Amino acid sequence: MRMSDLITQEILRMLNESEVNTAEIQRNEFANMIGCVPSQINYVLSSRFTPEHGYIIESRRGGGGYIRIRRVVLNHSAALMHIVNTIGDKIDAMTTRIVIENCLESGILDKRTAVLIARAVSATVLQSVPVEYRDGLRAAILKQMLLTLID
Amino acid sequence: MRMSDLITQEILRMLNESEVNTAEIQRNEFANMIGCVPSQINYVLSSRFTPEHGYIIESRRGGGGYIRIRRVVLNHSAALMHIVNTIGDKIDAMTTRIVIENCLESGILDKRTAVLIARAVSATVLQSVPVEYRDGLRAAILKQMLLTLID
DNA sequence: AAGGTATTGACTTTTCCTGACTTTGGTGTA
DNA sequence: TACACCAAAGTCAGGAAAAGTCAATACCTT
Repeated sequence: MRMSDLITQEILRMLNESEVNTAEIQRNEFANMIGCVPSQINYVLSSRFTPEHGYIIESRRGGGGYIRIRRVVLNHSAALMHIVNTIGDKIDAMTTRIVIENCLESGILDKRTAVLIARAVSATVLQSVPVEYRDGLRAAILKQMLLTLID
Repeated sequence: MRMSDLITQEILRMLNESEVNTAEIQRNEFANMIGCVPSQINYVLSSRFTPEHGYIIESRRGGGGYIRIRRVVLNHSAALMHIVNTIGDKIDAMTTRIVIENCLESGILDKRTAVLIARAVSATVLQSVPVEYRDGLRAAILKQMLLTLID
């Protein structure tokens, strides 16, 4: 079995054991326990515990640092998950507007949240970055924000 | 638990107990009580009780010296306005985190909104854009979002 | 063989902790 | 009053403990 699979498996085990769908590890200690180099933990996290997969990562460096992996569970808004998955790597302004409006109409988002998200991906914001990055950035922001609404 | 967290916690406890949002300590005595070196108190104060965080520190040396930590509470819109104004064209990840946490602590943002904003400017999102644009982008997103909260 | 997926390790950045040294304020004494 | 001395708090640089990044290499799959 590959190292990556082992790491993945262990994290999943921890998540399943947790009441709150959260696994907290110390990178070095964990790597040591598994028997791999620390940086491989990052590899696994960034390849298999991404927002698209339904996970959120938080971490802190320095003495007593940690990595926290949170699994966002699908409730009635499996719809959100579905939306996130259909977004892909890029999304243009028009499609974004449609996505947000649909969410609003179907009651997935309340007005206030919708406005907040719309602002985050507004032209004003996107202008701080060259054209070629905008669609990718919009997708990233949108996905990340929609995911936080799943609990 | 880290020493710094312990110190932070104790100061917050004192602040919460105070009618006037003020905690007054004697550095050596306090350090002794907690069980750390005195200078660590300074470290904690300068990393977690800054004006950015919404605190004001006053102190006096010499015999009978003291350190006074004051928590300042502002009107929400005014506070938001002030924060937005201080942000400037660029902002790094750490400062951003501090700003958001401060808003949360002082009740300017509720937990949900804070998380939403934090995700919008998260590393995951910013990675979709080359390093040199990140600080500018972060500032733009943050300001836009905070502005929508002003009524 | 090509192209994706894994693995590694060297280097960077952030956070925390400590101790030696400096500065400031108060008090007592010639 | 002037000076000495003690009792605080402040500063700073160094080191340790973590996590992050990245590019080179190895390993699969088709």
